[in-house]
Amino acid sequence: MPGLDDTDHEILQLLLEDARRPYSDIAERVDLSAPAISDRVDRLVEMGLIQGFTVDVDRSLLQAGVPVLIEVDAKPGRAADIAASVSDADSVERVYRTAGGRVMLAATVPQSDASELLAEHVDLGDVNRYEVRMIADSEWAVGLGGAEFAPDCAECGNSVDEEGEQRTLDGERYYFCCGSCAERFVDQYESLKDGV
Amino acid sequence: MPGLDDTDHEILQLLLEDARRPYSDIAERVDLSAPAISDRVDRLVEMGLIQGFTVDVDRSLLQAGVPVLIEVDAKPGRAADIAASVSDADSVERVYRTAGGRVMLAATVPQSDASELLAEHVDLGDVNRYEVRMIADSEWAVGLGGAEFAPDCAECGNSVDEEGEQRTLDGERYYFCCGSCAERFVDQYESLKDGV
DNA sequence: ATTGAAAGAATATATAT
DNA sequence: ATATATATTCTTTCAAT
Repeated sequence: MPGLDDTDHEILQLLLEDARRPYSDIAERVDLSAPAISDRVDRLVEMGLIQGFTVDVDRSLLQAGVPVLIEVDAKPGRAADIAASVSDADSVERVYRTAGGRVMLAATVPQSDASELLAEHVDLGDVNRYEVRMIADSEWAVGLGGAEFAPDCAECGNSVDEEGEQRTLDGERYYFCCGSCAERFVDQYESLKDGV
Repeated sequence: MPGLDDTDHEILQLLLEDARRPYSDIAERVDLSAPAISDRVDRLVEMGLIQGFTVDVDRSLLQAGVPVLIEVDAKPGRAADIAASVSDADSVERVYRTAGGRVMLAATVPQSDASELLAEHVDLGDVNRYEVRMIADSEWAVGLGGAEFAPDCAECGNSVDEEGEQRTLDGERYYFCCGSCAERFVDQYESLKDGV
């Protein structure tokens, strides 16, 4: 199990601040060569820590309206469907599905008309109740702190330490707390796949 | 007031998918030259539509624990402070402050112990009540849809159309629905600044 | 917005620590 | 295993149109 050293943290932090920063610039700041940065970034992507490079779009400029947080209390078993269908809406920026059958959306809706957004994208028969609140302010963390690389075991959910293992299945990387969890997971994964 | 054409939309969409994609690659896809892409991206940044280039970090791999949504019901007037102080916590990924004195956090906390996170970063005397819910699934929109560039007037809040105006104050760009709103805003801005 | 030239950055390979 | 130096390739930027 590869951990993260201080340099990895610095690289991550620098990329969080500006993902188009040249590797040579990063290299200089962390006292390494550009190829070394390239290798490390590749590794961070491989590890699944960097999920992608993206652009921070101010959606409030794109969609006339006010930013709101909508909390949807779904009927039993309907939350996943609601989360999936609502995320197709152009005005929806982020979707969280939580335990207890609730779905929280951050969206920008015209003159605080959230009901229309829901009516268009979800079956209101699936909804018990919903609540809309205007967002006054939102921000996202650009800091990482001294966080450790600490994935959860894909099989049992325990945290993975130095003795952990990893497997790559269909391009996705999975982490495990021990060899037996890894094997159990892989077996299950493959039998599921054979079934298809 | 400059609008967005289809090409701008495509560029934005391509950058959302991969912000490190070379401009030459984008150029090919939208049938333009690389320098043209560079100019347009610069304009999108100037407009404030692109707020920055960043990296999508899987924080659940960095912080041992489970992802949760924490809803904090703040005492009157304390929400802004809570939002500010809590966003310093390493485990907090996103903070929304909504009308009605509530703060919603997306965070990753060790063995669903959210109270510790709050206790460490906010004065619990400021809090009426809070609720923690495990996040089962979360995703963010990578699509833009056919959204129009539709900023709200910085002065009156109405939507800004073709006849709108824009001013740049201390490097920040502001949009207005009409000239008088722009003037009022600038006057107020400057008198506030003089006061300091 | 394009072209073409020049500067600059990323990667592959071989090599050294 | 991990970093480096160099060479090659690919990108971006700048000027002129």
